[in-house]
This record gives sequence, C-alpha cells and structure tokens, in this order.
Amino acid sequence: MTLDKNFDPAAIEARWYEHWENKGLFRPERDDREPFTIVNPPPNVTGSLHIGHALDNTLQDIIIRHERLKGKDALWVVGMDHAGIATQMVVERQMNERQQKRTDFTREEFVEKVWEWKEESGGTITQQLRRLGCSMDWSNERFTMDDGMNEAVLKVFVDLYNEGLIYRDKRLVNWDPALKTAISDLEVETVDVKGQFWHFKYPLADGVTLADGRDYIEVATTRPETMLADMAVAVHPGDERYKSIVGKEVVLPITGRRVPIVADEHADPELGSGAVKITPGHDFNDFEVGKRAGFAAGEMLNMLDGEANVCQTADGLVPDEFIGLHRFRKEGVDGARELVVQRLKEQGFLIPHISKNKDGEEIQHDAEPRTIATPFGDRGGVVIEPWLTDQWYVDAETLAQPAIEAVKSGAIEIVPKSWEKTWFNWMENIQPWCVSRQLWWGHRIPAWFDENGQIYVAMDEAGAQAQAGAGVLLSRDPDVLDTWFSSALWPFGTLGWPEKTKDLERHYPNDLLISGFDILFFWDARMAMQGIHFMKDVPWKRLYLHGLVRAEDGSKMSKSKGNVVDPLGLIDQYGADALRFFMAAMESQGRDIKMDDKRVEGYRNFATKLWNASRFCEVNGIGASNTLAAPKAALPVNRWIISEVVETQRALDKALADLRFDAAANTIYHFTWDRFCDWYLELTKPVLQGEDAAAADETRIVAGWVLDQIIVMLHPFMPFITEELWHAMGERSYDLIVAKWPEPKAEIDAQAKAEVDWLIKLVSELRSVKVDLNISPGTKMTAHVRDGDDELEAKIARQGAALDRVGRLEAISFDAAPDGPSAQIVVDGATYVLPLAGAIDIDAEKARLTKTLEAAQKEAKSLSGRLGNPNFVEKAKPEAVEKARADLADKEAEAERLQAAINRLG
RNA sequence: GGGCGUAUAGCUCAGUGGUAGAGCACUUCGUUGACAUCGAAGGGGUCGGGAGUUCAACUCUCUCUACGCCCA
Repeated sequence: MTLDKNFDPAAIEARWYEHWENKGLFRPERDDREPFTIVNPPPNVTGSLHIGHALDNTLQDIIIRHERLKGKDALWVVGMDHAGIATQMVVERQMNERQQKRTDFTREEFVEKVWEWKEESGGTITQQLRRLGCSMDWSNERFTMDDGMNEAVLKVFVDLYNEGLIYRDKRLVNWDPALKTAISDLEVETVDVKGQFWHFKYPLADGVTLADGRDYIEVATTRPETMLADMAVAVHPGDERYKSIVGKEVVLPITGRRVPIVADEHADPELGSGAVKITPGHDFNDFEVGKRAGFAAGEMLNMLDGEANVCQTADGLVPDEFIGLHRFRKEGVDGARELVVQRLKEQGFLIPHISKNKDGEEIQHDAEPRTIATPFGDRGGVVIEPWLTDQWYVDAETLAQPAIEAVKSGAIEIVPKSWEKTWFNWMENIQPWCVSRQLWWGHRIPAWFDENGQIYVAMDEAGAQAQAGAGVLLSRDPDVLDTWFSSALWPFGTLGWPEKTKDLERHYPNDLLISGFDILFFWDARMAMQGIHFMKDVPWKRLYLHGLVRAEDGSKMSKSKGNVVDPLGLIDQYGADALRFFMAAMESQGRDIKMDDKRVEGYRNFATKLWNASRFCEVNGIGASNTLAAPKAALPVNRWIISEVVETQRALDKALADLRFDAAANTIYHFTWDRFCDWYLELTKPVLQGEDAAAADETRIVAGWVLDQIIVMLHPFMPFITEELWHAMGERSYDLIVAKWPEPKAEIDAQAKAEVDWLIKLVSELRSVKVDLNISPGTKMTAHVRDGDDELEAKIARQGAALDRVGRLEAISFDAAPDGPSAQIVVDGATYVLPLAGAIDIDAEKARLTKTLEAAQKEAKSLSGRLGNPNFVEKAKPEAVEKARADLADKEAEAERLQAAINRLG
C-alpha cells in the first residue's frame, strides 16, 4: 500500500469508524482482564452535537482508548436522556405549527407521538458522536426510559418512599407558569432586572393609631398584585415604633380583608418603613413567616392559577374585576399588578416616590426604581411563581451526608481539587429536592390515590391495589419524575441494576466520570447520592470536571448571540483528529477553553506532518515493527531515539494518569514533530542512504519501531489517521484500536543522549552562524577544532556523515586553522574555527560573538554572586549549590573561549 | 453578602522555590527529492500593583486592583 501524497481526513474517517463498530472493537471480549469503566453523560434525545459535547466526549474517548490499549476491559457506556421538559416542548412546538395542541390528544396518544418523534428524529447526536470518533459501546446503547431503566426508576422511587426518603408535601414550589409544572431549585435562574418598589398605606383597624398619631402602617413591595392574598403585616419584634400595634389588625384596601400585625425577625427595621406585607401563598420568605404566625399550609391563601392569572381566594374577597387578569403586564396588556396600583392610587393608599431632577425640582413617581433579583425558569424563560401545591420531595439532606463523606474520605477524588469546596457547600446546604413534574413525557410516578386521598406507592397498580385492598378505587398520580431522577441512576441502572448482573459486579463503581462543571449539582451530585444509597459504594472513584468552551472573544456561546461554533463544521474543515487534538491540548485543569480555529488548523498540520513522515518511512523501506520491546541498537542516534521514546511514554502515561490532557497532548506532539521528524529522520538520512548496510538495517528497524510507538501513543488523541497509518505501514494481525500500549523495556541511554545532544547543539550553532554572517544555508564548511580531546574526535568520526549532511560541515580537522577570515563557535568546551572563503564582515562576527559572550558572562556573574553569598552555600540544598558550581565552571569556560575567539579576530 | 477562579511574549495559554516556555502572529532566509498544511535562524516578557516569609519568589503568605463564574 502506498500512501497518497496528501492526507485527506474525510476519505478515511467514516471508513475506519464503520470498521471498528462492525467488528465490535469498541467492546472487545475481555472478561478476563481488569475492567475500566466510564459512563457517558447521556445527551438529550433532542440534542445535536455542540462544541461542549465535543470537548466532553473527546476527553472521555482519550481515556477509554488509552485504557483499551493498555489491555483493560474498557467499557464506555452510552445512551440518551429522555429530557422530559425539552422533549415535550419540541413535540408540542411541532403540534403548534400544525395548529394542534397537546390537550387535543389523550395522554396516551400524546406520549405515543413523542415516542414516534424519538424513533424518527431523536438521537441525531449519536451519529455525530461517531463522526468525532468516540468509541463507546453502541451495542448496548441505553435510554433513560428503556425497560431496564424504567425498572430501576420505579424501584428507587418505591424503596426511597418506603424508607421515608421520598414524601409528598404541600409547600411552596417554584412554579413555571409557561410550562405549567413545578421545577426544582436548580432549574431556577436568578437574574437582576429593573423593577419598581411601591409604598402603600395599610389602614389600621378599630381606630388604632401609632404613637405619632398615624392611623395606617406603611408597607413596601415589588409585587403589589400579591396584596390580594396578603394575610399579615410583619414588624420586627424589637422595633419600638410598632410595639404597640403588634397583635392589632389592618384592613387591607381593595379586598377589605382584616389581617393581623405580627412580630417576626424577618422584618428588617432598616429597610423601608420596617413593616412588610406577608403573602404566605406566593413568597418563600412569607411562607415561613406565615407558618411562624400560625397559619397551616392549607390555610394560606392562593390567588393565582397555574398560568399565573388571578383567581378567587378561599375567602372570596378578591373583587371580580381582578379575576382572570394575568399577574402582571403581559403582551402589552395590563395585569393585576397595574390594576392594584391604580386602585390604591385612586383610593389614596399609594405613597408616591419623590425624586429631584437636575434643576432641583421635585418629581412624583408611583414607585421607586429598583433592581430586583428575579427568578426565571431555565426552560420556560418566564418569571417563576412560588405556588402552593402538593409535590413529591426527596430527602436530599439525608442522602447527601454519605456523599459528603465519600469526598472527605477520598472514596471519590474530585479533579481539580478546587471543586471540593463547592461540593461540600452545596451538599451541606441542600434543600429537599422536588422531583414531581406536571408533564406527560417521563417516568410516571408509581403512586396511587384512593378516594380519600390515601397514598399507595408500589411498582405497579396491582401492588398498590393489594395495599389498598380489593375494591378500593384507585387513581394513579398523573405526574412524572424530574429527568435527573432517572439519569442519577445511570452508573448502575445501565449495568443492569436492580438485577445482579455480571456487568454490574465488574463495572460498578465506575472508574471515572468526566463532566462539565455546569451539571455538577444536576447530575454528578445526584449520582453520588443515589449510587451510594443503593449500591453501598460510590458511583465512580474519580470525578473530573472540565470547563466551558467559549467563543473566540471569551464570551459564552449562545444561539441568540449567533456565536455558536459547530464542531461538525470544524471536522469537515480540519478533520476529527485535529479537532480532538485541539480539545485535548487546550484542556488544562480549572480553566475554560477559548475557541481558536488557527489552533485547530495547527493540529491539522500536525496530522499532515505525521502523514508525510510516514511516507518518508515508506519510501525508505521502513515499515511495521514486529517487536513490542525496543530493538537492539548500536548507533548512538538509534539508541538516543529509543531513549526519547522511553521518556515520552513515561511523561505521557503520567500526564494521562493525572488527567492532564494538555500535558499529554503536548508531550506526544513535541516528540513526534521536534524529536522524530526534525532531528531523528534528518540525522538518519545519511545512514539510510549510506554504504553501511548493517547500520542502515538497524536504522530501518529502529525507525519502524519508533513510528509504531508514535502511532500507538497518538491513537487516543487522533484515532483515525493513526489507524490508517498503522495498516498502511505493513501487515498487522490486529487493528490499532486494540493494539498494545508501548512497553519498550529499555532504559535511558545517557551516553547516546549526550552525544546526540552535542550533535544537535553543534548543528544548530552552525546554522545560526550562517544566518548571522549572511552565508547561504547550503554552503559547505570546514571546521578546525581547538581544545578537542580524543573523545570528541571519536564522536566527530561517528557523526561525520550527519555533520556533513545535516550540518553542511564537510570536513573537520584537529589541525590549527589557516590564517585568514573565519567564524568561530563554542560548543561543550571546544571551539570550532570555520575558515571562510572571501572576506567576512569582521564586525558582524565580533558582534555575534560578543552577544554570546555577554550572555555567558551575565549568567556567570549571577552564579558567582549567589555562590559568594555565605547564606546560600550554608542554607541552600547541597544539590542546588553543586549545580551552581558546575554551571559556573561551564559558563566561565565558555566565556573564556568566546573571549579568546574575539581576540583572535584582532 | 459568601465561595471559587483568573491576571505570564502582540494573541491564546503552559510552567517550576534557584533570574521564563509552547502554538499562532511577526522578521529574515530557504526547491539539501517525506512534508511550503514545510524547513532554518531570529525579535519580543523586570511573569497585574504593593507588602511579607526565605540564602533565593513568577512560583509560598497577606493585601489591593481588574475581570469571570457559582451560591444567597
């Protein structure tokens, strides 16, 4: 097989992916090997691959391919999330386009349509993950609503209920009036918006007055409409202004409701008038105040329906003109808020806000402008309404304790460690988790009610009926569970739980979880809680959190900003390998990644470089190696490159073990390009083309082996090009994806390393001198060595061909240089005098040498200064002192030779 | 208000208790038959400000400033 002149990623990617998948190589049979397990964060069935997925999945694939190459039974579990709200919204939107709505159908019909949509259009992302090269186990692809997961979800719900860790409760929830469902605290996003602060007079009942004679109490609010459901006015118990009226009542304007004045710490005497209106049914703080004031949750007045329109309160006091109005101005139409303000103003209960304009004139406003931290639903996008309903709650506080302990004890290692604090802070202040959703798409809650409202929780209706007794009429709770309730079970539900399967036994706990920090609470924390509770062990031993991929300017990517980068476009342009390598190289712990196309292009170039190096090998008879261990080698350059492989592999393994993806990528990148391509292949050209057949054979064998090691070590990062080259370089008995990770069984050869390092330094100096003296790079030169020894002479003899070919140094003599113009270089204690044909620019050469001399002198001076400090010699580590002494000697010797060289110039 | 993070070359970022590195960009040169998606040689930073610990700090501590994120 001959490699094409140009590398075309598109031509090979699909072919290799299909090959791997069809041959089942993502999950080879390895029951006898050590297991290694990662579960993929199940993407939403509605989703398509975005740049964040590309990062997340590339990192996971690097790890799983690395472990697979190391021979482990590497399992990467994959599947999709039913994404309750998101999916229901997609299908409803499509219905709207056809002038239909969800409620035109029965629940069963609607759910059936969602399934149809899921089968037809859902899961685009799974094809896109394949394009990225991700080697997950598709043969066992899961879904959060497949039979096995259903079973797991039901069991978890029933068990938690029976243990008292799931309960039904009436309290305020975050209600999304757009989606008409409860949502959890995490799904609420608080945003600062410009709003207004109104001040009202609430008249005191029964002729009561304050000390100053006022017959009203002043309250202020950002939500005037809720006064229709006010049930109290609170003042601080220590507030002297109001002490006399605690226990008295006010008569609310508009409704005429008589409500008590209560003392409660919640009222801040410093804020406004110090008195606050209390609406327990529509405000979380007021709910608590209401409870303390003795109202039961069931007594708290509700004035809004599920769409946040005004409805009549239980006491019937809301005037008809308010009924049906939206809570506030919506789509240009005034709502209850505006009408309340208008009526209060008309009736003289509004206290105007006075401001001064720039001329010092007073201006009256209805309200004071103010920035208000306002809760929005993350999906529905409208203001959340605290609403009093019956919902199901998980006792998260109890479940969190072992999850906190797991991180404290090290059973779970969080990487980077800085996230531990966030984990603890959240877990230690965790609130009950509202898990019921008023949706149709999702896991229906396995709870049944009888006609008296008695609850029966069971795996199925028969079980509930058995509990209730024959003949009792039961109806099932219509609600479904929060999507995250099921994905929390992913690390064990996908392995067969509650069945005791072999997979479950072998692959739980998972070894590693890689996720973005944005789902730390939503998903990671809940997996930890559920996993530990049901499996009695942590879900994963390590948790790696990565950042966000940002736009080139550092801003967050969003559709509305139009700055979203499509990973598939990048794959089309540069190849999947280049995009993957970019992700790895940019992933340093604890930092977001800024998108940079130029850098992706750079890694495309890297792939091309490797391709061309392989072509060079191919035409020089270098091919697939037949040994895993490093070949025996005599030539220093071969011994050197083998040592470099050993060092590279050590550094790479360490970086991957530490989850330092950037260090790992850079290690293999620089070895391949700088060491192998730029030096090794250049230095061995004269050997390959030389007379010494034995040396050439050795070099071909070593070069083939090194290229193999590169291909294997690079495979986790760039799976496609490496698999292509693996096969192109020779006959293989297995595919690269299941090849063996390097085991060079060789040590670092210090002697060879020193020799090649010297050679590289000398060649670099030779090149440098030519540029400085304006000598054409191809010019062949001769050198006369001063201060050389036998060892140097031997080295020069061994490397003569390389010096000639790569250094353009055709002869080296140990005789004194002839008189006449020459350039001089100093390398490792010897001076090389390079006679030049014709005149040279003496000043340029002098300047060049002087610059080098000054650098050496500067360093020598700094070192001698340090060594001259008795404190340094006494207190510093002996190694540091030794090194300083050695460095000083070197630098002084170098400076001396350079000075001599300058002197010789006259 | 609480917590976390970041400030290093023009840009994007690594980095170590012993006076700094990469990629891109920039400058100059280059057809030594793998590669111009390339090669060679360079220029460019007192590592945000201040104080402290230390023989020695870009690296540790404190503080200030700026920016970002999360929570309340």
